[in-house]
Amino acid sequence: MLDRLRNEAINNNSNVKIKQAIAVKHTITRLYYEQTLSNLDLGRQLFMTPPSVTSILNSLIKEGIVEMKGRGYSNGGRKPMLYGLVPDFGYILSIDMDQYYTKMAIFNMHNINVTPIKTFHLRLNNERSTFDILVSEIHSLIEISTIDTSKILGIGLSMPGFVNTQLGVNFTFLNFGNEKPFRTLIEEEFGMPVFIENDASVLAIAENKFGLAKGVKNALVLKMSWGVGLGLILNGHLYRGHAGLAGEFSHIPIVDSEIICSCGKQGCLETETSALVVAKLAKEGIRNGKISSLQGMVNDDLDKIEAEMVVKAANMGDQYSVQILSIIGYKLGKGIAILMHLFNPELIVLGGNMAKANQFLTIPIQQALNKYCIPLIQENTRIVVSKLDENGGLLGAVAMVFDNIFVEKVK
Amino acid sequence: MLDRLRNEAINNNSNVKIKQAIAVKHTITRLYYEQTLSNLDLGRQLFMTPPSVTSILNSLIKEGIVEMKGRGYSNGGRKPMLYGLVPDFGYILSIDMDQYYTKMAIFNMHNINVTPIKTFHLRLNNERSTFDILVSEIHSLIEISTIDTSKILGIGLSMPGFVNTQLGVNFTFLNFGNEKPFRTLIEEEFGMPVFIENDASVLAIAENKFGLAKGVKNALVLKMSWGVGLGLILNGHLYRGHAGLAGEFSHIPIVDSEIICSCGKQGCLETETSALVVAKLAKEGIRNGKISSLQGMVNDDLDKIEAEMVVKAANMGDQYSVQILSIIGYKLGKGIAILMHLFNPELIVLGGNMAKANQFLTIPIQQALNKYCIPLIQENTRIVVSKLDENGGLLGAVAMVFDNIFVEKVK
DNA sequence: AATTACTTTTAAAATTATTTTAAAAACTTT
DNA sequence: AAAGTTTTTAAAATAATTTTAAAAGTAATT
Repeated sequence: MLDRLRNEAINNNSNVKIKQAIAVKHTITRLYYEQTLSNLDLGRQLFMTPPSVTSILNSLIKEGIVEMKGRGYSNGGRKPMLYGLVPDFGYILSIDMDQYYTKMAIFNMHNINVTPIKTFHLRLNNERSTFDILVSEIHSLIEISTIDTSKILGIGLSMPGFVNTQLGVNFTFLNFGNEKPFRTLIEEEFGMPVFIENDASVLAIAENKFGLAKGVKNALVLKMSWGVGLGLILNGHLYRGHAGLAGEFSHIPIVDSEIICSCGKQGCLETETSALVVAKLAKEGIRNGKISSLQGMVNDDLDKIEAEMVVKAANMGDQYSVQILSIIGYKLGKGIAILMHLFNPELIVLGGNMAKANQFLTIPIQQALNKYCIPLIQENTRIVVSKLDENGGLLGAVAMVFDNIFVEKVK
Repeated sequence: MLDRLRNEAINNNSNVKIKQAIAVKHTITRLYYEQTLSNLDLGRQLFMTPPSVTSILNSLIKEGIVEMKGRGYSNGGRKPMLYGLVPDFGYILSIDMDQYYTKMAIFNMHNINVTPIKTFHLRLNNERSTFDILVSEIHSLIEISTIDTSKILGIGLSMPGFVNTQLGVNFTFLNFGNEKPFRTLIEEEFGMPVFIENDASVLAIAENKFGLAKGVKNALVLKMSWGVGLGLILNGHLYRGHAGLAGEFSHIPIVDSEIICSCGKQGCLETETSALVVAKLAKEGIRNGKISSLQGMVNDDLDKIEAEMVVKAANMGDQYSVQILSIIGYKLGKGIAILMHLFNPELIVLGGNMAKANQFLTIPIQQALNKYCIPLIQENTRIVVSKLDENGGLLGAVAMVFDNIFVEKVK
């Protein structure tokens, strides 16, 4: 069964078998996302009668994929039997990379990590040695987990950069010329399906499945860290665009300045709103005589100032830090106004490590929206700060793998 | 059958009946969009075996919905029987409104108008009398068509303004306070389903079904006329946003100027790129001494200059008009660069009456993209000028009604 | 504590739908 | 004209789903 699902060999089978396979996948998916469901619950969701659901559940129980989870609530009548996934019928290996650090862990079908979350320094670039380190770290993670490779459903990789999920290529990082796509290299190394996705998109998946945007049809998720990434949930699905490059919010040309962006262009939003800019503004300001508790935090070695410190200082009452965040927030708000006019989302989730600035960003953002947004559009959109912790990316990558195997395939 | 489809009373029926109904709708939809298909073609598209398709087709033939259309091509073997919709099994009444003129006609199931296309002056506003005129014009159209009301599947309305399709409300026009939504008023008047949609979205549907964006998964359609409307086809479907307000490209804040936009804000793209601005620039320039053949076209009565004349003059070689369009195009291009970064579309279609400016707009747009767009994104997007004629809106509204009845319901 | 009413679950029968099989029909190519 | 293809249909076989009815389990009521 597992092999069948993993290799997806439903090729020249009959239509009926395809439909049955779909029903089975639906069942597993519902149980994965809602933990436990009764026979009737499943029937309602999948348009099946109780006997049909029973037959699917029984075969899944026989195969060790589903188990009974005790009885649920009833308001007068027999209590329904609840069914759930057997937590270790399969595992997903999740990897969350940023420019400097990589995190990874193996998760079971209850979304619980069965290995510790392993973090290590890894500078993302296009060198083969970086790839080799990544591979050996994955190998060692699998080894210490003592999980049989055949039980790992797939590997999910969240990465910054221009990622084309379908091709399995990251054009920005770990791109070694014209040979096989990055994803294929990993797939051949480990003999299991691999899915890569842009980090902001993964965060959007995480919010849409487990966070504040759970079940929301149209949501934008901003990942505010080195740059500003944008993940899009539109019509209930992740939106990737034609070549997987949608959501390049960081580089929309809306700034009137001479600064050249890392992408080579002028006028990118990123030149005025990223974490790098926060740190830069703080350094410059203090050098020009501004008073701030940041000085003390770095023992007057201003080069050590980082954006996260500014956020921390603001949260501790440092007025100059508040002021910097306010400037950044207002500029970001102007960018968000553009997003709201184009996407008219129900919800915007602010995520990434800069989101800890909370009201120091949200208030100036709202001020900018008051100025730049058509009221009718503004009224229809809520802006919230993510409640997912720093492992949101890992969770999102897990869900991404699950969806690729059980819901809708990209590749 | 028709009544069943129109009233969609598939409520407490069994799952099997629902699935059958879906197969029937799918069949009708494929025949609608592809004119004729063989038994095997349909089977391939709908995952059904020949006997299953036969039984559906036979019942549809018996009900007068489908008919045989002769035999198709075969490269060695029996020629397949082609099936198509009976053109007059149902009709759709389509209305395309802009700020000043309204067009309407009744179309059969082959997308051919069975009445002449009727155009009349109607200034869009929020007065009840405007509504009354619209209603009486629809009545008279139905009357001269001599079509039985029960054979009209529905009415499709394309309108400028902030349209919420689900609620059936246009917040900008024909909005009479707190009573019933506009759509309901029309529905009650004519006793048939009514669907309203923003004009740019309708144009996007038209391009996606019949135009250059046919079958394209991710396409943006710009309607360049009084303002600049944006219709979005994302993941193969029209994207409306949470409250139906997505695509407000006209009012994104990216301009540094003091001009107050019609929406009340400053800095809207519309203040620098709409047809109104084209006319304004032309008038101002000529008053300040620019030489142009436009002067002759209006007998020196500069107030009569309209954007369409500038386009015409440019097409006839007038250098000043070319220059104006070039300025507008470049600014529009900067806005399009933003769209490309956010949506990463496969295709951008330039439509609306200003699209006749063709290369006078596309060349400066490309210049702007060269400057403002990340090459990787630019490489993946084609920009083309619409080939639909001035009745594209009517066609789009027809397809919108069809899709609402046979494919996916919005309301 | 027993009864009633209600919900969930299962098993068997009945129904219905789909696929398979095989043959016939229609056509092209050799 | 014969051989080979493709489409189409009809009948038989198979498989799935629903219906029906009964059983099991629980809460509320008497």
